[in-house]
Amino acid sequence: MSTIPTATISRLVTYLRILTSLENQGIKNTSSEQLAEEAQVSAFQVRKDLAYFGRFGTRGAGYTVPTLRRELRRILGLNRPWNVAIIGMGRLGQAISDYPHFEQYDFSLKACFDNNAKVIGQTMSGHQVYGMDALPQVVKEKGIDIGFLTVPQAAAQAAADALVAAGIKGILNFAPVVINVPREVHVEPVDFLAGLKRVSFYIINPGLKEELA
Amino acid sequence: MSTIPTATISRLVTYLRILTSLENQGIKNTSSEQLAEEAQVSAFQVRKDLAYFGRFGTRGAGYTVPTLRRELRRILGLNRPWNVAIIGMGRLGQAISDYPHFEQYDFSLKACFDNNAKVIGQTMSGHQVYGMDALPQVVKEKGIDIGFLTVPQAAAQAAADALVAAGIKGILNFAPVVINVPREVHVEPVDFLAGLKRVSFYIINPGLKEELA
DNA sequence: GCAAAGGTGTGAAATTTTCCACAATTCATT
DNA sequence: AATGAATTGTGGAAAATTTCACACCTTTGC
Ligand SMILES: NC(=O)c1ccc[n+]([C@@H]2O[C@H](COP(=O)([O-])OP(=O)(O)OC[C@H]3O[C@@H](n4cnc5c(N)ncnc54)[C@H](O)[C@@H]3O)[C@@H](O)[C@H]2O)c1
Ligand SMILES: NC(=O)c1ccc[n+]([C@@H]2O[C@H](COP(=O)([O-])OP(=O)(O)OC[C@H]3O[C@@H](n4cnc5c(N)ncnc54)[C@H](O)[C@@H]3O)[C@@H](O)[C@H]2O)c1
Repeated sequence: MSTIPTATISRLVTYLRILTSLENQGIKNTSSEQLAEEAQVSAFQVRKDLAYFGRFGTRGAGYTVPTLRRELRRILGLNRPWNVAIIGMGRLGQAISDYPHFEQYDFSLKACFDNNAKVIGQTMSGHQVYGMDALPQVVKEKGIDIGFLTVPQAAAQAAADALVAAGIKGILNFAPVVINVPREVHVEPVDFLAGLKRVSFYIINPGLKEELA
Repeated sequence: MSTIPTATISRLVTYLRILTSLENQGIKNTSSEQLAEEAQVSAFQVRKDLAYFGRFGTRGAGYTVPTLRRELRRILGLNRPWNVAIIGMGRLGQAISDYPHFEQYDFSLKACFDNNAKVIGQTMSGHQVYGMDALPQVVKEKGIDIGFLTVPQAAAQAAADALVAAGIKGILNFAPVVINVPREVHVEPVDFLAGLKRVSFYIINPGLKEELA
């Protein structure tokens, strides 16, 4: 249990999504084989990924969809409420604040921040926009855990510093830049420009595509 | 040279971004040490990543910023024009079509598609919206290489199939689902909900954070 | 022109991650 | 109750990736 591959965590998220879809279809049982096929990995991989956290199936029988789903939610910490805030209410920040699927799990958008006087105080998608100076207090009062960083690249590090100082625990970084934070804060990049460039590379290097059964 | 780690490609994108920033600051020379620090990896890693593709530095002296930048652009295929299309002109599709930084490299948005009669024929951010039935012809006529998939999860596989049938070479998949495409088409997921769930996991498991010098 | 300092490129070791074979267990059928 | 088919959990092999040490080159200072 000392160390778990990052890729395993990404795959657990995928398995959970598949289980949710199976549950919505009323399917009660599944197998590593079925999960593997839908997640496009090997069945060995599915079982190994789960084995990092315990035993969730029955030999010979497979997995029970609701049970495994509940376990994965617990493992990923999705069985508890998370309060999030958006920093940077430009185009992307607004699009995200409008996005309904948040509450699917227990994420709730609790506050929006910007440093532009023109938007501070306005209401966007039902949320009042705070100035950056209110960040420490609002984060504390509303118990905000996670920040969505949707400011321009040039402002990203400063805004991240402010989030860290306010005591935030995790950051979803949409800005195309590597930000520097203390060890105890977890940053997940969500970088579509980087993805676009990787697509470019793999198109001109078709030989380097990973194999798949 | 037979196989290059996926992570290496992601890091090359980061190095390129750093080099661009250094060039904008008028800095002419750099080192694996400096790139490593800004990219938050080890200097060994930087040199090994570059070594997959050739020798770009001078021993004892380091790297010349414009030279290495040019080489990385070439390696990543960013020294040529790419034509892209957006499939799904909802909130996210519109936000992206508005985004100016595309043309920074040679990506140009050539067409937008949707299957909703209410938006087909409209102009959004200066682009006419086509129906999905026009996809094969438009992709061919405009030489579209890459598709941004911004349709709802439930429509993602069908839309991806249509893109593949039209002869697209790469897909940036913004929908929170694993899509199935033939080997020769490269898909990059851009999945902020997955990122959010990973943040959740790492917040409740602070011991599992990767080390860094 | 020599020595010292700085810094790349790379083969090999170490580590991490994936792959696999198979023992163990369950379920269905007779 | 016994047999056969199905499917998990896991130790260890294999493969992939990262880390490292160091030979080798360049520049600077004296
Ligand atoms: N628009 C897109 O489609 C898109 C897609 C992916 C990623 N991104 C990235 O997301 C980020 C935001 O993009 P955008 O298009 O929404 O930009 P935008 O310019 O529309 O919005 C940025 C917002 O951040 C605010 N801001 C600037 N500095 C700030 C600071 N120091 N503190 C707080 N707020 C600050 C601005 O007032 C503005 O409201 C950029 O880094 C961009 O690269 C954008
Ligand atoms: N809105 C966000 O902030 C956000 C952020 C990240 C990811 N996403 C993901 O991006 C996708 C789109 O999100 P959105 O919020 O823009 O949704 P949306 O409902 O606003 O837009 C979806 C668009 O796709 C079109 N569409 C539906 N089926 C189609 C089909 N078969 N072919 C072509 N077009 C079709 C619809 O007409 C609509 O215009 C979703 O998968 C969502 O999960 C959204």
